[in-house]
Amino acid sequence: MRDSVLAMVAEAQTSGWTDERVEILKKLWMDGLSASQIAGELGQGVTRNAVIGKVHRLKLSARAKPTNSTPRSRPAARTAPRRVASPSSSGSMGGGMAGKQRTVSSMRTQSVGATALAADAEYETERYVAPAVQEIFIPEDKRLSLLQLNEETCKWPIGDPLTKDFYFCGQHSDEGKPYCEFHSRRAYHQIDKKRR
DNA sequence: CCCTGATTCGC
DNA sequence: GCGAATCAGG
Repeated sequence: MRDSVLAMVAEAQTSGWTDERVEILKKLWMDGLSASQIAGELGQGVTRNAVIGKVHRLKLSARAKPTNSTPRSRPAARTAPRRVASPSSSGSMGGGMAGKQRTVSSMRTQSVGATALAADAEYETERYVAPAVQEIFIPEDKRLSLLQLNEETCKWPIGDPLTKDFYFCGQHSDEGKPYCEFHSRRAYHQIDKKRR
């Protein structure tokens, strides 16, 4: 009997959300920190998904919703078997899925580094910044006009469309991708959202 | 590619 | 209740 008690005590903090942790979670979440940041703050054993899951269970998803009733697109009840408990020897892997295991460390690394930056009690008018995109030089013989674009050319616009200096990158782009590797990253990724 | 939160469902 | 896997959007 003694053993069971010891076991309970020892295992009490394995993966349980204590009141303390929940409080931290609430505070940070309400403070505007992202799930990954909160996860990194809580500890190595907590993942981003864990945080999000807990947040939802606590009925906390509304962080900044003053008087806005946004129903959030509800994809309805999607019944797609994402994971089967019984392997049942299915030899075919499907081909479409690229088997890739994501490492937790990658997320953790960047999460820990960026802490405490939720201070945004100021409203700054977003101003259109000049497209500082010309970090790459395209030789004239490589420049393409609109009509010269095809499935394999980078469609990143360069210059002012109203000027004759306007042209498209035109470098080779991978199949299915609208931009070349260089511009592909600039399309999205982390657009500096910190200024001033 | 990176990131974000949202959702589902086996455990 | 928990959270990994997955989805969907930027």
